[in-house]
Amino acid sequence: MNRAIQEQFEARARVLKALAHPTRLFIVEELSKGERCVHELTDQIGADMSTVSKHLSVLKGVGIVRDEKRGSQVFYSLRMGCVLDFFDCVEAVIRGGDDATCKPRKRKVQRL
Amino acid sequence: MNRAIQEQFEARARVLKALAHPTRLFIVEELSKGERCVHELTDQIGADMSTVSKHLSVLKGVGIVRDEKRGSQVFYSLRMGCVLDFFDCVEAVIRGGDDATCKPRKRKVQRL
DNA sequence: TGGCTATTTGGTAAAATGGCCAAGGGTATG
DNA sequence: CATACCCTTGGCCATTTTACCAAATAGCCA
Repeated sequence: MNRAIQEQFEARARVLKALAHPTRLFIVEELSKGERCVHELTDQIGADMSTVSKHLSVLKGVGIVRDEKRGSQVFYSLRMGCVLDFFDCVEAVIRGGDDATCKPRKRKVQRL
Repeated sequence: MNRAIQEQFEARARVLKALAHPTRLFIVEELSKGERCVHELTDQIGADMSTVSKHLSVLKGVGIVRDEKRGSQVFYSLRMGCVLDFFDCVEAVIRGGDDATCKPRKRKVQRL
């Protein structure tokens, strides 16, 4: 496998890896409803705030979320809403249905 | 976070985690062109066959691929082609473009 | 300034992951 | 039957990931 191709798959894997954690998936879903500060997310998740902060930094690292500091709080929002489209397919995989059970949700392309 | 919800995000994470590896992404892309036996994939990947076999077993474990033994060979094929849809969005994330740069590919829902 | 809230960063221990080698079980072939 | 091939599994080690605590940083307000 040639080097450039290899690098491309590694880049893809980095993005998927960033999503491949229950807490981070929860964060993505939550942010799809609107921006949230670290404190709010921490309350819902019930882990240490430092843990949540690190999860957010992983998502930010690959460009899935964006942060904005306002006052003493940092608000996170979804930058790539397209990742939400994964969920229908993922659910279909979980159900073990065939490919046809994966109906893409109607997505309005929205600037977040 | 309630227990059932928690479990749902864990299930989703298991599927994404199965995809979150360069070699496994390569396998998925390769299988999208048609079934392949372990030997063929091993040649292309250039790793030990046992390593490739384990990657295939991870993909099979979550239901993304299917295996079929014929003679002394085992042929793997893509069971959930919908995962291919992820790639456009993932590429958009890599490019760092905004959401709109993620154009869903025209996908024909095909029974594999 | 001092104290309080909000968040990130560093350290560390436990668990999970990934890769290779070796061994084992089928299957074809001579 | 013996041998060669195809594939999977188990063992082992190195690396990565994750979570918590503690400490550091930054903004707010009295």
